[in-house]
Amino acid sequence: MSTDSSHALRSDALDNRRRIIEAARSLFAAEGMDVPMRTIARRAGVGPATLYRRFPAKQDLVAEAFEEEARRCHAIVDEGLAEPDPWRGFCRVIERTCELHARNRGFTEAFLSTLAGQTELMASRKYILDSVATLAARAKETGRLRADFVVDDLVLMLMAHRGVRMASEAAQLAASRRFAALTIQAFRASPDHVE
Amino acid sequence: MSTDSSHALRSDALDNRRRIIEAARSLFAAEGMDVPMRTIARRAGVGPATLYRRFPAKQDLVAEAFEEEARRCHAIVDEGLAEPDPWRGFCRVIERTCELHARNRGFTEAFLSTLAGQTELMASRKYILDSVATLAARAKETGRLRADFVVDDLVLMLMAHRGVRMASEAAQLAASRRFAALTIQAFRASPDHVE
DNA sequence: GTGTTACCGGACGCAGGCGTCCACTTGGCT
DNA sequence: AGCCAAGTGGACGCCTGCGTCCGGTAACAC
Repeated sequence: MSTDSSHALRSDALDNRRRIIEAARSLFAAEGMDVPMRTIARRAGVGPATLYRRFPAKQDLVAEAFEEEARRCHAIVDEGLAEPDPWRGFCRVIERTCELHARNRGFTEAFLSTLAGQTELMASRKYILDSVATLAARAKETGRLRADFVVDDLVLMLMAHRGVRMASEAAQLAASRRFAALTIQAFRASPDHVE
Repeated sequence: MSTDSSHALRSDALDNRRRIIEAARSLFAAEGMDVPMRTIARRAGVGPATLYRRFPAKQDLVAEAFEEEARRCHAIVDEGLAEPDPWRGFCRVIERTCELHARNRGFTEAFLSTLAGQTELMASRKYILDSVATLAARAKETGRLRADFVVDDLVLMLMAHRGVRMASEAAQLAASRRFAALTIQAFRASPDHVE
């Protein structure tokens, strides 16, 4: 979508580019954003120079690698908004977002990082958070979402979610699900009674 | 308490040792456990060799540095147990633990790490978790703590809490407090109604 | 005061990540 | 078939963190 700058790559270069993105995608998902550039290059079967020539900053690679995840994130909130019961939609968003982030360590980091230059992801982030705000407003009207909920609470919980990291993927998913369930509990309106 | 091995240090060595622990303590608290040994040595005004001679493994340094935090953690759960209202005690434990961990990044990592050889901290951890289990059992009896709570939920939330990391210490404390409040909400027994 | 020895810290070599340069290869046009 | 610019990856130099060695210093006993 942004690679029409100048003059179209040669076929072999284009192939390498694809392999690089693929490698980056799987490594970011499994290990997080701090995998060495070298490792990505090796996995892609490519020299370091090629990687750096195509993606001078790691940022560029990140933006490209998480395009699909961003799309999926959009889909999640859109479906949440489409749900007839806003509270149920809200819950679904939390559950599915947690699962997405559980399966992709790197995406969480990228999504939460406030680093400049990530215009694409930042725009995505804004859209998603705005949508959640809308959904939350509706959910509050039903009285099921606590009135003092703010979008920052969700960000807070996403930050927190990144802290739960288990050894096996199975354990990771289970823990994430439990976390999502607890988070939903935390956001549910408590029927008056104080402390 | 464990430094009577063999023959008592010379006065200057003992002084260095103290400075090293002090440096490690403040650096661990501020930066987490991954501060380079070199940095600790520099802060303590000591050469790397001295640091390595006194604490061959970083583990040894960690154990010593967090002795006080461990004690404070004990105090927190003990006071929680002493509270007449178990649910209130339980809440206090969560609040104060979150604050302790918010002020000391390294301690969280040390407490949660399952690394072997950390017998001292592991014992502490066991004591604390057992105490929480007792407190939780009492709190459940009052019907205020949800019946399906397990100690692992608290560990999960502590892991999660480590994910919330803000730039300034003030923001960090505020976020931690909010997180603690939401966690307590999550653990509160929900009055029947499903989903 | 003096000797001994515990103790010190600068300097060393190793490992791994970084970004770049350049001699060679190869796709694609004619 | 042949040319040549686009493209490649190995090799280089830099930096940072690691753990250890060793010539020098000063604490403590006498």
